[in-house]
Amino acid sequence: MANATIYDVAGKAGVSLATVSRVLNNPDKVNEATREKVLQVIKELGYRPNAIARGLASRKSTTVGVVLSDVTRASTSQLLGGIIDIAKKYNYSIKIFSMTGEADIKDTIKNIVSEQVDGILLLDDELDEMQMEMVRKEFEDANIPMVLTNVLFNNENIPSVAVDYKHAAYEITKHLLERGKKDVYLLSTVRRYSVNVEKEAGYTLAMKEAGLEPKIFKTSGDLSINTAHFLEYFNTNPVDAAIAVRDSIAVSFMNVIQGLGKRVPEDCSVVGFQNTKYAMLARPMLTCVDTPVYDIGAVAMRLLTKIMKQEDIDNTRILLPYNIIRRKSV
Amino acid sequence: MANATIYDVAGKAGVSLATVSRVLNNPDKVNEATREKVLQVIKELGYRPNAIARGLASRKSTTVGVVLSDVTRASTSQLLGGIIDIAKKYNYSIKIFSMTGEADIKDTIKNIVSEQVDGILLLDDELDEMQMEMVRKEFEDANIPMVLTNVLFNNENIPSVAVDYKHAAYEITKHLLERGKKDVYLLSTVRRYSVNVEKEAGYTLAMKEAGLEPKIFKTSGDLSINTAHFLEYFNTNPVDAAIAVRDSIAVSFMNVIQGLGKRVPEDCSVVGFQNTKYAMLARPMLTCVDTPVYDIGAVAMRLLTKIMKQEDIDNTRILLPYNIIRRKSV
DNA sequence: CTGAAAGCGCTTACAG
DNA sequence: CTGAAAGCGCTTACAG
Repeated sequence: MANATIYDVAGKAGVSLATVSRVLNNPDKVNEATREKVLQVIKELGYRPNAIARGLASRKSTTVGVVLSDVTRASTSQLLGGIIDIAKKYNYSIKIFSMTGEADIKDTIKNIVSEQVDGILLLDDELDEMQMEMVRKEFEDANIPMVLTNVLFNNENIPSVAVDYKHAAYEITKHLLERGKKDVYLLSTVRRYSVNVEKEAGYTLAMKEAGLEPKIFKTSGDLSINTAHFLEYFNTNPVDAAIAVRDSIAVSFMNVIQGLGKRVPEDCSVVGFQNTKYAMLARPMLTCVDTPVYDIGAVAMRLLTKIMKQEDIDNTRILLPYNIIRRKSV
Repeated sequence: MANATIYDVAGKAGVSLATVSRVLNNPDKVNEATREKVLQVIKELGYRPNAIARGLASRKSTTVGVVLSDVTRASTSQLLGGIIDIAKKYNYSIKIFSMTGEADIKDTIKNIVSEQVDGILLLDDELDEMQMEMVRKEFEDANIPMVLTNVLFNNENIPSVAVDYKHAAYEITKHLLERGKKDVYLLSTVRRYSVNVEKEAGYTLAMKEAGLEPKIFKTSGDLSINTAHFLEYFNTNPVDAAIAVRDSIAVSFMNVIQGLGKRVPEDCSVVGFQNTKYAMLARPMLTCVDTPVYDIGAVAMRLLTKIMKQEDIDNTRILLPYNIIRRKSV
């Protein structure tokens, strides 16, 4: 059984296809009796408008493009969770596009544009300033609105939703310093993620204010690599507190340090970021900055719907509140 | 700058739009000189065919629908990773659809059908047999091929890619039994996931073969809930081995049992499933069944491309090999 | 309030 | 090898 088209509905209801289209898109512009009849036929036939045809005719696909670099990261899937839920609520479809480091960015974007999405949620946090600027320009030229989703970029004109990572790192660093910690490390990533750049800035500020030299240890997100890396370095270098840019890195560090015979938190405090299951599953349970990643996705999607509908928006640069969860590792 | 259309290209190249379309879709059917010229203009104009218009005219959207229940699960995001990579390779777009428990399944599927995807990857593992049958029928009626992706369903006609979870559970249970364990539990989920039903079957078989009563403990995937649940039950009931259907549940159990003063593995062995970061981050490190979840996604996507292109396929029911990783918890 | 007609940007037989 | 024309299934001014 092939799917019913708008012609089938129009024929069976004894009206023109324009009328069927109207009951779907501008129901109040059609007489109630006709509307009822058409609705009835639609139901009988199980008719659903072909989204592609509708998209072509109306020049709106009701589809949002989500651009990401790595779905398997805990933060990405949380963001997606929020995006999917809100998109469903507002009847938007979502298409996934992955940016792979090697590929030509311009080419990738041209491809996304050709897919006719109505808006873009940019989750790819690994682009540098120049690349970000290119992305911005391409979508602007194509007239496709974009909101940065848990991505920081120094351009006030681009709508974005994130957390004030700089301040969070600053606050947690100060907190450790006030407890008398001296050898406070920031465990960050070798790869450049804009959110981590912010954390580094906040940490650095707090350290400098205290007259201490910032010690940023950059390592891999890969467990076996960072384990070896930590083991080698912290075997000889003193450390009495560490803030990791991700929970999993914090737990990995904690395991290493404990293997080296140090007690957590007595000899060394450990703090993570995001408040994932890793934090709860670790022993001792990890103190961390709880960042509302799911909400960031949800709010970003909501913001994008407003922009696409050209609604008035008071603030297009949203920072969601974070929360420091005190557990046993500090 | 509005995007160039096929008319712009045709005009500038001095050919008809049919010819432009041909150089894009059947390049060998057009004379080399004309082809070169058209290609040149396409490049100059940065022309990309409008995917929506192409979809309508050709009745192929080159888009695959991924149907899932919860993106934030580690297995879902791994599957997605494999799917996205292979989809990109074969130039398919992917659209995400979430099935929420409450909503009308038929309605959800009608909606997916109206979105004109060329194929479906079903990742939603929480449907019961009746619901699965309904899903199958709806997509069949709409003539949209579907492949079950890490979902088990007792119908040989539906293409699927998974792991032999039943055998894996059987094997690991036997392994524990051979080591003299008596009170061997399976830690499963209250919610019904088809993959877990398989694990329960394999475990049960091994226990019965050994003349032992199967002990399946069903709990929540939520950490705080299962922790309390474990604590209450295992405080009084003997256990010397536990196999959890997920790594995170295994680690949660391990934490509880250790909190109760038992040593792992001396007093109680613990085994997980999937080999996620949770397993590596746990202390002791978790022994588990390594299931190639990323590969399941990749292979399923590849299989679907073959089906969509009507290629010959020798096997549409693929079971990928698993691997038991021995670490310190057994 | 309703219908006839043009058009969205492509693909695809059909002629030549 | 190439072009004119119909058609994919809708939406949207324009009349009436």
